[in-house]
Amino acid sequence: MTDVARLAGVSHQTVSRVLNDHPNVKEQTRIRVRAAIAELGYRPNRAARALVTGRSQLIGVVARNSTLFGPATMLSEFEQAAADAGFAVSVGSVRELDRSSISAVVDRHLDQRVAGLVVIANTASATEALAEIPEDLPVVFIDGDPASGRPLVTVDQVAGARAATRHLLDAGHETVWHVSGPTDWFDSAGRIQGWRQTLEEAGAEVPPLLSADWSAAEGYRTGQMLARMPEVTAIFTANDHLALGILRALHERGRRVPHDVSVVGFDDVPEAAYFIPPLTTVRQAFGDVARAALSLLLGQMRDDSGMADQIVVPPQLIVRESAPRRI
Amino acid sequence: MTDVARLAGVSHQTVSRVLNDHPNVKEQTRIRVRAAIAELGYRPNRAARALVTGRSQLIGVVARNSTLFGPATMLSEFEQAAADAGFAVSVGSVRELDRSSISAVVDRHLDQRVAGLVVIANTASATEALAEIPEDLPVVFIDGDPASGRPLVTVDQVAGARAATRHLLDAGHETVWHVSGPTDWFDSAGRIQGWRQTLEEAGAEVPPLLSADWSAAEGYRTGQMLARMPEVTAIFTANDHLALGILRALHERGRRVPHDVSVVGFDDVPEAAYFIPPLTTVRQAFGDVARAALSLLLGQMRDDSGMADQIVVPPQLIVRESAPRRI
DNA sequence: TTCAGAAATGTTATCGATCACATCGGCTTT
DNA sequence: AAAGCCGATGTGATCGATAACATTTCTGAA
Repeated sequence: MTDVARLAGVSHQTVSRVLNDHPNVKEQTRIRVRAAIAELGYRPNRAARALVTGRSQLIGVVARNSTLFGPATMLSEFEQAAADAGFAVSVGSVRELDRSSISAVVDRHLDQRVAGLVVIANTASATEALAEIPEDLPVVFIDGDPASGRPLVTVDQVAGARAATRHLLDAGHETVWHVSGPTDWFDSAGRIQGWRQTLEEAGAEVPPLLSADWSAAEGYRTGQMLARMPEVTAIFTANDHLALGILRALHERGRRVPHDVSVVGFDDVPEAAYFIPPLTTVRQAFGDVARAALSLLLGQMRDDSGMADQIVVPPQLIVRESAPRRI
Repeated sequence: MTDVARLAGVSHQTVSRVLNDHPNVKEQTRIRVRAAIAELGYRPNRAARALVTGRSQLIGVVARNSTLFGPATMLSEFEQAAADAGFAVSVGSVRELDRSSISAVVDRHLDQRVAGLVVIANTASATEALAEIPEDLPVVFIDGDPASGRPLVTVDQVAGARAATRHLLDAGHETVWHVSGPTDWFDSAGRIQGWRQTLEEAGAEVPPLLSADWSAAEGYRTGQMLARMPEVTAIFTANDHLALGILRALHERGRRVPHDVSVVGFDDVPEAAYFIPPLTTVRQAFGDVARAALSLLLGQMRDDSGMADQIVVPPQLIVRESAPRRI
């Protein structure tokens, strides 16, 4: 930095001002400094900046160690958005979203003096751990508890589930069975709620809730049971992998999709269009969620208090053969 | 830190020594300092340390922005391994692995003064960009060019492809068709090589190579073509998603799997066991790769020159119904 | 013309750690 | 008993940026 200052014939402070886009720098000086920076290939030392400002150009993400489509996509999209805004992203995965693991990861991030934190908090246990986070650190939750009052971005799970259930009822089914994800996930809870509400509003009978983890394996096991029940003609599953397992179970038992049973998934993984048959599902705009989360975070950093602090992204029903409009 | 020093009745330097496990500290002093640290809840400022040492406790990862199963899993596993070793991981995704994008990401990481770099370099274009990386920065490639001479960890793609092809030949097929991934990927190249070698060694005819991207969509398109060719009885695809698309195309054309056509995939995604029919595939131990990469990196940081610098992880054939041992 | 006030720039202190070197006992060696 | 050395600890400089304040230069109104 001193070298740059010398070459441009100014003080190091002026260089710092140019770097930080301070208003009070003459245009001509600014240009001279920029030229010197370019000529010397100078790049500011972020550690030094972090030391004095107490804040780095780093955003910490707390996420469950997971290769599930949703969380993985979210992370990737967020990283991209952050990079475009000039921030690096430090990932801290935890095996479980319990309080002590989260606390450990948050501590690691605080050590790094992250400028903000994004918590992908798909279960209630994650919300409890927010006590660990200092008040003055910008935080955004993705997928957390809307009731927490903290800044939060989610996909509207209830609306997605309603659209899926509605679609099946409209197609002529008397009722719709639901295979949910783990019940401690907010996503699952929202989807269950949307499903139940829609059935109740339509005056349809609400079948018993079947819950599973998110895997194709459990979808298959649940599917084996459902396949033996002739009264089951419409199934809404909480994600596409569950649907895959169910499709296979139905296939093995000779129940044709969609002729005998219609199936709707959730997520729209890239492969969903190539399931047998192609899967009707609910697409979540993870990219939009990631960008919204980033903008909330940047808003907090700027202390932009007029900003909305909860953003809900609408999902979209994608109709394919596994559940056509009319049976 | 000054507070800790005062409370423990020593100088700040001694506190620093305790923190860094210097040998020349009396046991008794060490205990006193540790107690003071615990009492005050003191945590060292990493930015300050990074400033003076010129190196942070941060490992940079350069990866293509991707939700492909392989890269996503690799990233997640690596993050976990690094966290266990006390390192944070900063992810830098690029949309394309071309030289200028990589260079930009590497620059961002250098700004952060990362202690080491992991490049998930699945295409040749990534290897070219290594010129951007300073000589003295520890670097490990995952999936790069084995001929580069740089420290590198890969799954043995050739062996995996050989096992898959061999399996199909042993089951009685005259030859095996291959749908590869993009040919500029090292993974693809290795799989093609293993496939071709095995056929040649067995004296089998080598059918024309079909190449695709990694998606189920292209698998489907390729599958529609293959399904019309009665001489095709065995297909080895470069990943499981391609296989999924092919399974669907075969299904639509009424060609039964494995009765008419056997299919083998690659990756063993968690859903592979629930495809229709369950997919025979080659499992890659991503966790092992990630841990190996980390240990190579830590070795370089310690300047442990006696260390092996290329590690090849063997894959494993998982036999399921889509390609049983005997047809 | 003068002078207040703003704009542009410079000077020095500071963040919190490590590094290099200085100091001080105690122990071995002759 | 003196010299020499080593282990334990302390002192002050340093990394590279920004913050706070000081100073100079410019602008426009009285």
